[in-house]
Amino acid sequence: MQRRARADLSDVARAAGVSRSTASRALRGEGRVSAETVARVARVAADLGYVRDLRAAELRETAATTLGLLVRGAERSFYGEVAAQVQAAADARDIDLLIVNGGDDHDGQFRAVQALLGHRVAGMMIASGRMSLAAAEHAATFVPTVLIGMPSSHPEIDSVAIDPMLETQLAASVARAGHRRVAVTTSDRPESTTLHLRTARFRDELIARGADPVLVPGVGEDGQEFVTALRRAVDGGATAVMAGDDPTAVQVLELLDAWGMNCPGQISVTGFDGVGVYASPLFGLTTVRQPVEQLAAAAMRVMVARLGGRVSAVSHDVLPGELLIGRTLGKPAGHGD
Amino acid sequence: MQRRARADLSDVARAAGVSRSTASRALRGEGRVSAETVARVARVAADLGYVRDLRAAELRETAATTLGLLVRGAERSFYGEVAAQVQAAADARDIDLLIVNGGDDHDGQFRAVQALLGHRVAGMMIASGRMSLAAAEHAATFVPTVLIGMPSSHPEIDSVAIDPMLETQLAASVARAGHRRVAVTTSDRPESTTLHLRTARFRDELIARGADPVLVPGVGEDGQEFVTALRRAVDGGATAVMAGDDPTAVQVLELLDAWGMNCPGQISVTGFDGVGVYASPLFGLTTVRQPVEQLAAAAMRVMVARLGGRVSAVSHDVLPGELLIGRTLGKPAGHGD
DNA sequence: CTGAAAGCGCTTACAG
DNA sequence: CTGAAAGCGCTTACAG
Repeated sequence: MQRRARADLSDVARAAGVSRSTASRALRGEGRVSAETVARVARVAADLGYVRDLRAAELRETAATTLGLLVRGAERSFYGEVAAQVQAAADARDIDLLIVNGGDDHDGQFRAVQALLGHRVAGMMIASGRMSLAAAEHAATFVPTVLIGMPSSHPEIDSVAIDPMLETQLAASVARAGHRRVAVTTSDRPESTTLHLRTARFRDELIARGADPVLVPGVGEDGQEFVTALRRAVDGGATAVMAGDDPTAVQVLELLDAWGMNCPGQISVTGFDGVGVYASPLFGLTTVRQPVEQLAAAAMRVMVARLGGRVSAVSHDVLPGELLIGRTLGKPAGHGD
Repeated sequence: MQRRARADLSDVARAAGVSRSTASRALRGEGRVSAETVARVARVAADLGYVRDLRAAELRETAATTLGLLVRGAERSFYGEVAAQVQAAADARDIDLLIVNGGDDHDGQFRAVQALLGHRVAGMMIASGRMSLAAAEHAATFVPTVLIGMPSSHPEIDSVAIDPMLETQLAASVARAGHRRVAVTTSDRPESTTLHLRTARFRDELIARGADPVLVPGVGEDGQEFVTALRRAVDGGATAVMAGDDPTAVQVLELLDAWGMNCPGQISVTGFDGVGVYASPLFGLTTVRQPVEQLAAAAMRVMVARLGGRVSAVSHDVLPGELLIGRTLGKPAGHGD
């Protein structure tokens, strides 16, 4: 394809018959430039297909203006939705946003953080249930950082997440349905912060209500560990499975199906996130709907305030979510109505 | 939070007792620098928490090295998966990738393209079924551009997409099941290129097999048009609905459910994409699985070759997909076995 | 209202 | 193997 010769500011200035300083100011509507000059420069720039070099501009500007978003895995609908909503929030404020899809392991996340830092983003938003705290802290060492969707009480890093009461309420619903032995999915990976906190919340509430949680490890790994552990829990009498997120819940439903077990007839299943198709009545999944749009907007608000220097105390925003009781939660088999 | 004073190359050079030129070369393993110097500079850089300013580096370098990816909407699982896979392909080659989530309308897409151009990406990959051709051509005017997942025969822009034969085969399966009156979803938006081509493929094959396609417009819009049009098609005797993608297929399934119609008992439904949960046996959706990982890898291959100047002819890669026949496709009601 | 000069943080010939 | 200087494309005091 015939590529266009790239016009730079000097080309524009020359064609408009002004200095580079004036062209720069005219293009940005900065300083006092005559309306006539502004119009002429703008026209010439458009004619030449001039695209401002953001790298050079930000390099020279005092304050960086681009924001970075690190998402754990856009292929998971929750994170994909977060990416879309954060972008929408940025667009609404006319803020330049760069997204990087982070790796699963510590190294991958570190690389992603470094990449964003390398582009000198003014601030970083991180959405990953599996963020190694070290990587997040590394980011925060350099620029304002806000964690999205990851419950945190970090003394120095802002966060925006769903109210953990929703986790408690979901567990309470399971217990109230009469389930006593409840499988709860978990991970052996220390960096699965969100999942660990969620699992702990589920357990605490189940125990508080006299139920007996059984941990099912290995979730999210490729191996057979999870399948084996789930099977053992089910054979051991679990009548409900609380998954840490919707994709896992679906995986559980598939396994139960393969094992010829009926949900919720024999076993109940719950998820978490309630984003996109997972909230469809076709699934009838019992889950919690995360307020992704609000999370994104709040994160952007916190970031902008932080960059503006208008806040000092670390903020941990907590937003309401919605409990979705679907068909996959029933009473345990043999439980009298 | 206590932010770290940002160290630049001069700081590193000073601390290591060498010139900036040497520090730069040592850090990049470029030119001949003594092993001892390399080690010392590397250690000092790590101690200082030095992060190379990619903006400045690329500004000076002859060839840009960052690639850009524009996805239409990461909240849709197909595009989220594309983002994740392209990132994986970039990581594997140690290429810096910047992702922007594009808007739905022409202006939004144009802005997204401009943002990426502003960051002076060396090349741009675009994954959007709703890309306005003008925006893609604008990108291609400046940098090598490759379209992902969007069938194209553009004379000047590279593309990588699934073999359109899969669309034909899917329509053939519907016709072979005995359906004569078949609803096919469509859009009024001229920029929905992928959908329009797909719809046309479906129609052509249905007609070739003696069936009677009925267009159902308004898909993807917020209004009631789609719902009304679908209802009319169903009342008009359609015994199958071919949706342009899986999310639409699920929407159709939900509507049929709400109308008390059984699938596939009364009406069959097909989708397209087969990514993530949509391919789950729980849905049993009849669809086509797009080879997203291969699409991403192929796109990266084309881009790298193009940037290396090793290709001249425009390439339109076509990759095989997989037909997934699920429960949602059955014979029309009253059709004798 | 406009322009000449300096400088953001790097890399790259050019000398040595 | 190493360093001094120029320059990538911008913006920003500083003068006028």
